[in-house]
Amino acid sequence: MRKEEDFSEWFSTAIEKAELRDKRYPVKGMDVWLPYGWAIMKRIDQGWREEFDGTGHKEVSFPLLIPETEFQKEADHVKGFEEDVYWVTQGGKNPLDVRLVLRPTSETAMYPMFALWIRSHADLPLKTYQIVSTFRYETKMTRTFLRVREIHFFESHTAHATFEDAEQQIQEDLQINERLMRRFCLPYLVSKRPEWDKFPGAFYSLGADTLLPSGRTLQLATFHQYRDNFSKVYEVKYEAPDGTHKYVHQTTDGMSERIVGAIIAVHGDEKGLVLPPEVAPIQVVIVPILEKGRQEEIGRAARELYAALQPQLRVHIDERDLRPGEKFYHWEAKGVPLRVELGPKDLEKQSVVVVQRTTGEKKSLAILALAARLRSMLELIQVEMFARAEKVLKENTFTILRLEDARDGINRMGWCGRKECGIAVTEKTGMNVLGTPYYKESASGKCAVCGEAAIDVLYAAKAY
RNA sequence: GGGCUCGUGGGGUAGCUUGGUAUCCUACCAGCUUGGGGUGCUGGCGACUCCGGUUCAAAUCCGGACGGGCCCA
Repeated sequence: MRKEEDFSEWFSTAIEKAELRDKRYPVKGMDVWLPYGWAIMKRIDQGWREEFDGTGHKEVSFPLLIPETEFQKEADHVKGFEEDVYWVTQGGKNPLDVRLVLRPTSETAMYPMFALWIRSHADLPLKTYQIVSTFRYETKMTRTFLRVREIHFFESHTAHATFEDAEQQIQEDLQINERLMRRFCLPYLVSKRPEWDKFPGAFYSLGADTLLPSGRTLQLATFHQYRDNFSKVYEVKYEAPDGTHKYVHQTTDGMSERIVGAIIAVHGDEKGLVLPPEVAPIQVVIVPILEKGRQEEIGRAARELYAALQPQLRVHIDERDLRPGEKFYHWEAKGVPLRVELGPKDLEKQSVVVVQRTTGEKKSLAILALAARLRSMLELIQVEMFARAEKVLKENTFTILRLEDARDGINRMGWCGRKECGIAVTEKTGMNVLGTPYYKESASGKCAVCGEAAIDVLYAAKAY
């Protein structure tokens, strides 16, 4: 099936065939992670950990439940989430005096503790992150990886002495994001979300969005500058060198399992997944071609090859009693970047046939020094996959002069800066306003909505 | 937020109008066979989402719940 023709159908079939998640679990929006899907998620988790550990963040893990009393302290925040949180109202048969919410995100769980941890400027900056499940009671149609009720969530939370320090943190987050998205081969656009659509409680919000083949965008990451909005409510203060007490400035950076969805959607093809080598749980699969009468000999050679490659690559050997062709389809559906075939013909030449998932290209390579050769192929694939996806993103970003010209993909237009015109974009076209470009672009011409002079550029797209 | 639609072995389906014996494909299991792109043969396992109603009798008709999917805003 072609993903461009019926993306929805293609997407669910690809997930099912690759055995990533089982959506038959009887709660809406909560799918079971299967071993292979979880292995991919863990690769991404590892990317998060490496990048945030490497920039001085400390991993923590907060409780799932938040007392209603804490949850309700920041007015905008509560307002933004009250419609879609789960409540724990009973313990056993007894109603709770203070109801508990299942965290939809962890600000209100963490910041009361930050208030205890932070005493002086010497405690700052405080840089933490956690990878946990969060819960949102979605009423709309749920969809594996893209809109779920239990979210596999990454959230970093930082506290700083000054607004400028917090701004510096946002810069670091953007750099981290760039490195991560290179790993995941996901091109993206950074926008400053419009005032009316920022994170509840934030001073401003940035979003990194990518484009899926359906012509809709998907948010990959968000970065929020909270200023002292939360610290004032949760009394997160520090003693400055001059002896005065000040509120901290805070930021967050959030990502989720949606990244898996984006990787599937952006790179997959009619055969199934195509995984970036950095993300692939299996980078190389060895398929022995067991000719009748020579099974023992070929099997042994394949196992020797496996042992030789294993220290340097994530490699798997498929020794199931199946026809080679069936194995080829199987591993292609799972998106394994490289397949190594070892059969009687290869054995004579002390070589193997290597097939590349992205292109289907086959070549015969010597067994000698094969690991190094495969590693360099994987590096090249990693770069090519990003470049190819980036090209698609650019080709589907359109500058339009009038709202009526909006099309599938990302629409870039002039904007007079007024909220009414921004809202009108959504009301007239059904598109979400992604925001204004974070990396400034010169605005010229007129507002695509009202026709008055444009003072900024506005990005809009149908979004997940 | 509003509207539409569907629920039958693990997956995909026929049967439902006109109530009575549940079809086929695929997957799975066993054996043999085969092995560089889904090998072939034989045998086997396995289902009417749930609750209530109507009826001698419900996959089929009615109501509700739960779950899936689509469209509009």
